[in-house]
Amino acid sequence: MTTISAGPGAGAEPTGVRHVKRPTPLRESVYEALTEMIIDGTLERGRHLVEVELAGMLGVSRQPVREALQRLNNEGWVDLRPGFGAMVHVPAEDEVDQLLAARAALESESARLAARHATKEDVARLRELCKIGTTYQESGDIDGTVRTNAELHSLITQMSGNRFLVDFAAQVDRRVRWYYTPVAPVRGAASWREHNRLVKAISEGDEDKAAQTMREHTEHTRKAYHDLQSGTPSPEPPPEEESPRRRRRTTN
Amino acid sequence: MTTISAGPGAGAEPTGVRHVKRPTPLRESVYEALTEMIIDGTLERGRHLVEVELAGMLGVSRQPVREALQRLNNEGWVDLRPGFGAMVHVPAEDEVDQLLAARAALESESARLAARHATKEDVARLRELCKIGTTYQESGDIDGTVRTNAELHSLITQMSGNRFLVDFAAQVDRRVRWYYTPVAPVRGAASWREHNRLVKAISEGDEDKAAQTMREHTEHTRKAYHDLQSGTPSPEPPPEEESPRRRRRTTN
DNA sequence: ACTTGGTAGACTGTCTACCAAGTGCCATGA
DNA sequence: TCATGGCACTTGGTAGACAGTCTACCAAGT
Repeated sequence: MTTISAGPGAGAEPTGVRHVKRPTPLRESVYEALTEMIIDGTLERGRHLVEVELAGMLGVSRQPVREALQRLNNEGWVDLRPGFGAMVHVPAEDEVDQLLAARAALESESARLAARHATKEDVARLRELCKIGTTYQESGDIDGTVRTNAELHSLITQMSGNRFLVDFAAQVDRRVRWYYTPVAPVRGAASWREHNRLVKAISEGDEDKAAQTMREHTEHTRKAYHDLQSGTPSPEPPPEEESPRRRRRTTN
Repeated sequence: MTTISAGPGAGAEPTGVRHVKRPTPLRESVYEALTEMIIDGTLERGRHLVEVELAGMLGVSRQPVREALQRLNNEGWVDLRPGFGAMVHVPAEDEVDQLLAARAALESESARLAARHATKEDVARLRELCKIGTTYQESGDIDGTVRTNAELHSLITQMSGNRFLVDFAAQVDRRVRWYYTPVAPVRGAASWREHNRLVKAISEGDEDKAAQTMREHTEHTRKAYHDLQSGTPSPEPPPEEESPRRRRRTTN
């Protein structure tokens, strides 16, 4: 997230300058709460969000809610219509494609830099995450799988040491996590085999291979999503934005 | 001093939905005003921004200022410290490097997609910008050069057709424009020769070449910045980063 | 001289109340 | 059936208040 490490001076202290517990602003908590509610489907796509309603729901006043909504708007989670309110964003047809294309660029570069800077501990942690993810995947725990997937990607970007890549990729990944859940079971095992190859490339410090593997990995994900949506004759008719109340979210 | 004017957006809207006279929210105008003031140095790096002060300065109330400041914080223009306020961000030593590395990834991919989707009109506009930029550069108009440079890069990302790349690259480019100005005169002519090669690759639809050229271009910029900072004893007296322990604040 | 403790001022974070203007919806009427 | 007018709702923005916190400064103690 936003880093406060000032120290423009020559000698920034890399060793633990651990700041003690700083009380989080309410708007931050509201922001977190809302994204979580959007991701887990509590706030369905297209739903009209009213400030006072959310404020009451969360036990705060309008102000923090407004500020959180504006941030959500800036990051594309909701669409703010002046004078009417916020609607939970409804992803466009090609949006996932674009999102994953952006992710490919960001994370491929991250993987390259991660391979360049990887430490022993990093690699160990990567291997651990791969193992955990594979276990989740085999046991059919979709939620755990998606979460671990996000953690793995997040760690790799952090290993790049580039705060901009970290920030952007974090935003993208969070969005992907939102859209991606229905795809996860389809990708399944293949995804984690690719993760393993990726980690191997990073551990060997092979930058090109890491970047390439990450790009292919994301590309496969993109294709999987595409196939799922067009290819599979799923009995699901295109969501005609009708009666969002009809049925509850299927569990996937 | 500076007053918010509901001024005409400098943004060119090529074609499409023309929203009839949508009065821009104040927070938006405030945001624009503040970024501009940060870029042109009216608000110096490290300066403490006080909400009521800015509010008075811009002729609005605290709320729009707060909202603008929070957005500026999210995008890295200022650092918001809880309970204290906002300080204009002071770029760290390695920050420009990281910024340009991120730009390389984003714009290289954009250039690839731009080459894929380029239309005749796009290419014509690109050529025009190259010409304008070169003219500015030769006439020594730094500000115009930097602005045209930004426009060219912006157009290329827009040609990618990927809204995420557009968004991220826009953020990065604006930051680059902030840091970059002192570098512009050094890069000079070489930069625009590279632009020409880049446009050529795009016009030929050569994706790989476009991506590669863009990457090298950004890389050269990065190197130029680096050299300028370490090698050349620039006539710029370093802001010294003197600790404010002694004196509170200069007059103003 | 150096640390400790206290004090005062400044600023943010949040809440409340209020008003103007814009938006969507619905009933009315042709 | 379809346009019109009106109404309720929601945001955008303003003002004021208050607690908590951060900073600087000063005084007393060691």
